[in-house]
Amino acid sequence: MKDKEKTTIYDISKKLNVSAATVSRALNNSPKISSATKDLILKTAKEMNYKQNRLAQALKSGRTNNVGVIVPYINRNFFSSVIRGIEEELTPHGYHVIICQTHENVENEKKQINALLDTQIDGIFMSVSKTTRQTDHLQKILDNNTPLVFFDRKKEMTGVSSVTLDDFKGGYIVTEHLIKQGCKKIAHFSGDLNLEIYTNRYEGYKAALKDYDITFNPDHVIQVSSKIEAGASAVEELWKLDDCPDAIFSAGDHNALGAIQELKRRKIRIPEEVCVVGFSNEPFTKYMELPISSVDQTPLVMGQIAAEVFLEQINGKKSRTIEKKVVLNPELLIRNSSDRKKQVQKPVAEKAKTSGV
Amino acid sequence: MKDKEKTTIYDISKKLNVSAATVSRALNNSPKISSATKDLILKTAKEMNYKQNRLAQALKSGRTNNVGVIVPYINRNFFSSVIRGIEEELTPHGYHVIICQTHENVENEKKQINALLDTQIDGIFMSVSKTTRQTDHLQKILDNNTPLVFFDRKKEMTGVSSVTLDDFKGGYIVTEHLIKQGCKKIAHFSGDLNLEIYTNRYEGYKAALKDYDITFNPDHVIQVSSKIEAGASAVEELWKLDDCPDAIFSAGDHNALGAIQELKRRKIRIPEEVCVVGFSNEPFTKYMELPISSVDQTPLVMGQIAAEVFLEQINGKKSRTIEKKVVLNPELLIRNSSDRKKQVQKPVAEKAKTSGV
DNA sequence: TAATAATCTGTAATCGATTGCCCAAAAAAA
DNA sequence: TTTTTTTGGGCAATCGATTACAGATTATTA
Repeated sequence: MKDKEKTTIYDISKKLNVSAATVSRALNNSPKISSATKDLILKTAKEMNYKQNRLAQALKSGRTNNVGVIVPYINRNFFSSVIRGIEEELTPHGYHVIICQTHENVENEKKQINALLDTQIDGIFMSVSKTTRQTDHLQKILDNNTPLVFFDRKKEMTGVSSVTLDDFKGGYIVTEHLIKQGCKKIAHFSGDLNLEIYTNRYEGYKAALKDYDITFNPDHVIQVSSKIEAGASAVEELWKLDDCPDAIFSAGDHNALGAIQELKRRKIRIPEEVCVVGFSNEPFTKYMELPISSVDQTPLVMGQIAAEVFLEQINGKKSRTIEKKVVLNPELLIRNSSDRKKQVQKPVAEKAKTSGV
Repeated sequence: MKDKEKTTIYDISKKLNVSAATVSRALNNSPKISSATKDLILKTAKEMNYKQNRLAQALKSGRTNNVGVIVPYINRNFFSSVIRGIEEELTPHGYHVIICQTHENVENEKKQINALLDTQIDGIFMSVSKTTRQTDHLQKILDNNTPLVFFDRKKEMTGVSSVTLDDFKGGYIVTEHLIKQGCKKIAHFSGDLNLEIYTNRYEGYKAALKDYDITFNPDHVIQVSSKIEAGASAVEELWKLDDCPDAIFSAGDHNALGAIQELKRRKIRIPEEVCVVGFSNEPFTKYMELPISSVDQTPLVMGQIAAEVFLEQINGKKSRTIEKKVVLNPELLIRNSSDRKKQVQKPVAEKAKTSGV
């Protein structure tokens, strides 16, 4: 077992007195090789513990069978779940996934893209960072003839497929749910409006208010970072107003958590006085003593579909650029933080909606 | 920008009427090339938008600049943080990280290893799965002359470096802490004892009991899976005993959470009647209404050190096998779930011990 | 039996970059 | 001026696998 030297097709060809071409063909199960020699070669290859050199193959074919995934953070349940979805779908096809994080910083995003492009990746999946405005660096990917698929956070670019959530609908159903709980003064914590996902959630919220004839109050909309503390201070701010909200729809779970902590500190009862709903269905929302309602984004499915879209693109006619926009359905998980009706009953064991853990 | 064809050193050599060798040398800043031609070539390369082909390079050098990381799950804060640590350390050295998950299944582990080995990785970082007993498949990595570094969960193998936590100490300090809170009947939820980390935590627990003259009660030790529910049912089981515990040291945070939920359901006050401490410092432990004490494993540092160990190994004498065992210090974060003294005061803002989020 | 078709297998170029070895030309020394 | 040394750069092999094209057998058909 101490054979440092890997066996190559040449070693096999020498041993069997055939040409390397024959060996290569046999290993690739070419119909041009008689089954007799094929068997012999396969057998010898196994004996000699032959492993094909993917590099040589890649060099010849121009394909590496590696794809890159670029996300803001890897240790966010949502993103790691999407990645898992991509992997599950792509691994059976022989692909490996290289993961990069931007930490929400465009400069990192550029670096990562360059690094991936020169490692000769076969495709890139990405969720753009908050600070991404220009798309020049993204265009470079396309100029390089590398397929690009956006998921969740996208930019408008021709020729790029995307898999996203219907965030408008997400915002709408949350708001509608809150209205049906009897809430009339619904505040909204929005994320960075540079990102479509947040503008869409915001628009959904406004649309629902309008449909139910509730006056939109701009004072009740606060733009927050995705930190827990930001949720708490947003509550402080809101409760300085003459007209305090009776519900909070937060575009992120962490803010919702911070808000709840602050509300509790102020002895405000949830959901009796104020209902709270988050977004993303991060695992902790379910674990809390007061479980937090949230919108599930089916990250696993999002990843799988992104992978499928990529495969289609790879296998399709190379000449034509087909772009495909898949929009997934959000699912509102109503938990105690916003469920006034259920309060009397003992909480029912929730059906596991695994998007992680 | 629509040049499908990537420019190669040959393109440059043709344009400048020099040989490809010269171009290659110039690009690699070889001293054999005059600075005049070097400048010219560099300039032309930039103009022609030359990108070196990593595959060709890799084929020639036998190195891919890719490393693999194998973990049970990617969407566990602990693991994703370790990965982040590895990346941060390795990216500046030009490496890319390929991530694989085993879902705690040896068979997947074997597949992933094979896949990585035949993509010609330069090294493998791994945390073995619960179900890994034999080490044959791991030995294959070494036979393949690929550096292997264990982190957190390791197997005893000669020639393999590892970066782990001092789990014995972790178990000890938790137990000691509980004893100092006045607890005398400390239960222990252990993980799969096939893994060293859990036996070590267990041993640390027993050692502390012994040092403080507390009789070890085997009935108070329960082996649980890492699910939340497992923590709850363990409590049920323990509270059937005549002699109920007054503290729980859980080897995992999820079980600790489950235990707390069940204790609350039984109206048992925490920490007054029962203290609870978890292990891993998962983000949610800090967020809970009743924050859970836990042991931080400094995953980011663990990843960085693992990467350093790898780099040393790569750059060292290839002939000698040096194995290095780094053991990190656990840090107990005392929170309300086990802090009887602090109960009267207002909780002090905790210093951010970022291991994620 | 001869001609044609079908079936295997080999030759050599190719994918880009690297590098040991050799050879000019220029500079330095004699 | 001649010899030696230095400097700068080219040639060609190499990393391993793939594949178009050609050539050699064997089988089939006329």
